[in-house]
Amino acid sequence: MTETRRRSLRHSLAEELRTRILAGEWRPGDRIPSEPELARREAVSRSSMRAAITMLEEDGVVSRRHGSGTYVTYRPALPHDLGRNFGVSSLIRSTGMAPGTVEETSGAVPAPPAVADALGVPEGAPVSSLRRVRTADGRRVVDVSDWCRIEHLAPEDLPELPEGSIYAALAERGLAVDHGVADLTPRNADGDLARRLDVPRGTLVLTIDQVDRAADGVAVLVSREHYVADAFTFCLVRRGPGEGER
Amino acid sequence: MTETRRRSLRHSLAEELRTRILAGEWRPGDRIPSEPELARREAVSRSSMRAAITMLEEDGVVSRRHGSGTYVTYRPALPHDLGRNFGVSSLIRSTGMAPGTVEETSGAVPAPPAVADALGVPEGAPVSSLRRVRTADGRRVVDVSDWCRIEHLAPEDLPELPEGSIYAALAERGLAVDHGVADLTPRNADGDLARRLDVPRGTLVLTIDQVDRAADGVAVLVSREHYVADAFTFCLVRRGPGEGER
DNA sequence: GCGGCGGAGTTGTCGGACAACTGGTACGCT
DNA sequence: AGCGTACCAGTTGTCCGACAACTCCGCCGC
Repeated sequence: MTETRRRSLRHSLAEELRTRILAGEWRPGDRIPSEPELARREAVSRSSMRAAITMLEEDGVVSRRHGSGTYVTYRPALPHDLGRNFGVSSLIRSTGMAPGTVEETSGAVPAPPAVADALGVPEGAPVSSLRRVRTADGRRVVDVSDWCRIEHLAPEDLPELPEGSIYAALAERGLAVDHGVADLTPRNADGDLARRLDVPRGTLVLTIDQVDRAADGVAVLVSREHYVADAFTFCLVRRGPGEGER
Repeated sequence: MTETRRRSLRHSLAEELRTRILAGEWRPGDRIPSEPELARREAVSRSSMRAAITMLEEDGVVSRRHGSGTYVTYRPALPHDLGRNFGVSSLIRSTGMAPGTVEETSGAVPAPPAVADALGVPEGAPVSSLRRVRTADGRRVVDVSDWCRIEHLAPEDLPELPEGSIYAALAERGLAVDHGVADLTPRNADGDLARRLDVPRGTLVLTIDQVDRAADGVAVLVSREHYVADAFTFCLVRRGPGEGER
C-alpha cells in the first residue's frame, strides 16, 4: 500500500481517499473526518492531507464548508466516466464482463495525415500501429486503433503487450500519459467497421479520436476508438458553469 | 478585482491564474513564476498560492515538476469543452454565429418518470418545463428540454428568461449550479425530432441527458439536449490514467 | 574534452499558530 | 415556559518559517 508513492504524498493520499469514498466508506452527503483527524490517522501532516483534499475538491468528489466540515458530493457511481482516461480492458472489466481481443494486427505503417500531424512526424513516415477489436464476454464492443512514434514503442514490441495496456508500456519507457484530448463523433457503422464489430451496417457507434500527451506536452499516443453505442453508457461530470457565461 | 472573494482566497487566486493562462500570458510548455514569486506579487502567503496552483494542477491546466518548476500544460483551445458546463447560447456564440430560438413552449407539466426521480418529486407531480429549438445563424442545431421544480422556478417566469440563461435565473434564486452529470447517447433522429430540427429522418444526433446539482447535492435542473451531430465538434479533456488500470 | 561535484533555484512536506466561520448548548431575560 | 443572546468547541481558511528532495547548470579537476 505504501509503494503507491510514485508521484507524491498528496497524490497517493488523494487516491486512497478517492478509493475509500468510491467504496462507500462515506456516502454522498456524509461529513468525512476533519483534516487533523485524517492526517493523524495516516501519520502525515495536516498540510499534505489538506492538499490531497483540495485535489478531490477540485475534482468534485467532496465539497468543503468553512467552519462546518468536508462533505462527500452527491454523484452516482459512474459506469464509464469519460473525464478519466482508462484502458478499454478495465472499462470492460468494470461492467463485470471479461475482456478479450480479436482481429489483432500490428506493425509499422506510413503515418496517416492526422496521425503524422499529431505525433509531429512527416506524413507517410513509418509509425508503430496496433489495431484490434475488443470483446466483452465474447461480444465485439469496440474497435481500437493506436499509433505512436517508432522510437517510443517499437512495432515488434506491440504483439507482446500484457493484456493490451499500451499505457503501461509507454510508462515503463518514461512516457507516462498525463492527459488526453478527445474528440467525440457519433456515426453509423459502414461496411468494414460493421463487419469488424459484427453488427448490421448502419448500427450506431460513438467514435472517440484522442491524442494522449506526456506531462511535458509531447504527444505519445494517437488513438481512434469506435464503440458500439448500445454496449456502453457514456457518463461525464461537468463542472462549472465555466467562465464562458458569467 | 477584490470582490472576486466570493468563495475563498485560493479559489479567486486559481481563477485569476486560469484567466491569465487562458489569455496567453504564458504559453503551453512555458514555466510560470515560482510559488514564492507569485505569492509575493499577489501579496498572499505561499500556502494559499500553492493551494490555488494545486487546483489548477488537478484541473490539468498546469503540471508541476519537483525541483524544476510549474509548467503550462499543452492543451489546444477547445471549441467545445464538454468538461465544463455551458449555456447553449454561449456555445453557439463561441463558433462565431448568432444564437436564436424557435418553437418555444413552456409551462407546468406532469413530471416524466426520469425527471421526477432526479428532482425528487412524485411521478406526475407538476414541474416547470421549457422546450425550445436553438438556432445558429438561423439553422436549427439543437433541441433543448429543461425541467425544474416549480418552487425553484415558476412556470410563468420561464418565457421571460433573458436570452435563455436558465442558469443565471437559478443562481439569482440561490440555486447556483455547481456541477452536472451528463449521459451521452448517439441516436438517429426519429420523425418528430427530425421535424423540429428540420433535418431528414435518421440524421445523426448526439443526445445529452444531464442532471445539474447545487453544491449541497440538491438536483435543481434536468435537461435533455439533442445536438445535430455535424453542427458541432465535441471535445473533452481526459485526465489520468485513473486508478482503474495500474 | 569530459565527467563529477556542488550550489542555486524550485517544488514537496512538515509543524505550529491564529483567524473566520458553524452548530449547538447553556444561560438570562422577558 | 418561551425566546433570544452569548458563549464554546469544532472545523476549515490563511499565514509563517523551516527543511527535505529534486533539477538544472556551471564550475572545476582530471
